[in-house]
Amino acid sequence: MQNDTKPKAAKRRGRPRSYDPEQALQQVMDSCWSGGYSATSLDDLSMATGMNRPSLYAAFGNKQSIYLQAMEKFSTHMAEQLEPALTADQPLEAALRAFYSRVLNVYFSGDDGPRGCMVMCTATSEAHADPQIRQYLDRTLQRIDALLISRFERALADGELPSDTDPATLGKLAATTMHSLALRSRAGQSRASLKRLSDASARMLARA
Amino acid sequence: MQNDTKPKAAKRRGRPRSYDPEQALQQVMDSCWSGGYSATSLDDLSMATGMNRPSLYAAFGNKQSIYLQAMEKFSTHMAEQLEPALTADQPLEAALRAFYSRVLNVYFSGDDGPRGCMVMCTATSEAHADPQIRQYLDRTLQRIDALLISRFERALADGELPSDTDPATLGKLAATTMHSLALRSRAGQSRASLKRLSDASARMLARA
DNA sequence: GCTTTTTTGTACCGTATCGCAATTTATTTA
DNA sequence: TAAATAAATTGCGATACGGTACAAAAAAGC
Repeated sequence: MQNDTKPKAAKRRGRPRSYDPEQALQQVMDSCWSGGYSATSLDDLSMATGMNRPSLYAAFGNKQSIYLQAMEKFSTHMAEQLEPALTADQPLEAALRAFYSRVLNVYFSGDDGPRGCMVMCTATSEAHADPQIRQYLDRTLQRIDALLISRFERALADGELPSDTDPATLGKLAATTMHSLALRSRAGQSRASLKRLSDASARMLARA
Repeated sequence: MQNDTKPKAAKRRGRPRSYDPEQALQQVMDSCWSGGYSATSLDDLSMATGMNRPSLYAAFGNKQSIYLQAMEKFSTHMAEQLEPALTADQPLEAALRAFYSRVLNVYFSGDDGPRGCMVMCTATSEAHADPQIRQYLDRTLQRIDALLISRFERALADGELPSDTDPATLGKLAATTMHSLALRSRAGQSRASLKRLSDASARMLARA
């Protein structure tokens, strides 16, 4: 196998970059997560990353492409945070509680006020007019569904649920609570109230 | 009591309006519902209403004020559509199914593709940076909670639910499904799949 | 040292943005 | 008919927008 794709110090030919693409994308993500797509200008992103606009363009493409990549980074981060709660060896209700707890950790992670889910809270606005953003939103929602459905399938296989329950439906209902947490946290509702809500949801879903 | 506030033909003093404020606000609502706040310009609104910008400004104030009034119109319309389902004389589960059915009627009402909830799908994007929009979003979510909670309180009083259930929690969980319908419809998910989801939610909540 | 390659920095293009001042038009009252 | 009132229209001002052309700068290859 060939190397030099990842081992970054591969002596590139021209002038070296003065920024770290990963870190820059992180800052782009942060800006768009706070302000949304339309309200965040390329100048804002230029400020946030320290890159000038031509460099931004060269690195990530046009504004829509930048935004889509930022959402992908968010999704990856999100998946890394959430998956352990569902794969861990614990009962269904505990797993759901842990899952929602981690969800809230992300939604409340901002420096100046909770921001909810970047995808659900900012892509929705553009989703009607922009097919690509709409598609990304849909696929994200489906990814979350699948994540939760698989946990309910496991619960069913483990005898944690009556054999006539439908894991696909329960998984989507569990996602439903996550969607609400996204909106409610961005609306400014208290973390304590959202913890109570998600606990109640976990309890109800685990005893379906 | 004095008249001439509503009986619109009250011979106003100067040049008569060439537009109907109610109808104009309706068209503003429609534009913002589709495009969101930041991506909808005053020129777009001017086009949609047929009013020129100064008239828009005189009638509804600045852009934020226009948007807030459009959301209020949406909320009023929404409440009119949804309340009958909850006040009608029918069992809890049927009431919830009727409620979600009416929700979907609104979310799928657009001429070019479903748009979900105007507040949940467009205000969220601005909510982090704009305190007034955030507050409007929060109050909207709370209004929906209250609407549903009152139905669960009635169900409890009518003996439709075990006496140890908490109507406040159930109401919020019911709202949770509505939030999800808002996002999912705007993401392009099929109405049939959302009907299945909301039916499942109604069944589960009515047997809590 | 000279060329090649890649990124940076500056400056700019054409257009769109929100908001408003000034003027014109249409209607009621005196 | 003349004054008063209110809305429509025009047009502008300042700036912000996404996107790019172009030259200077910094590294590697020869």
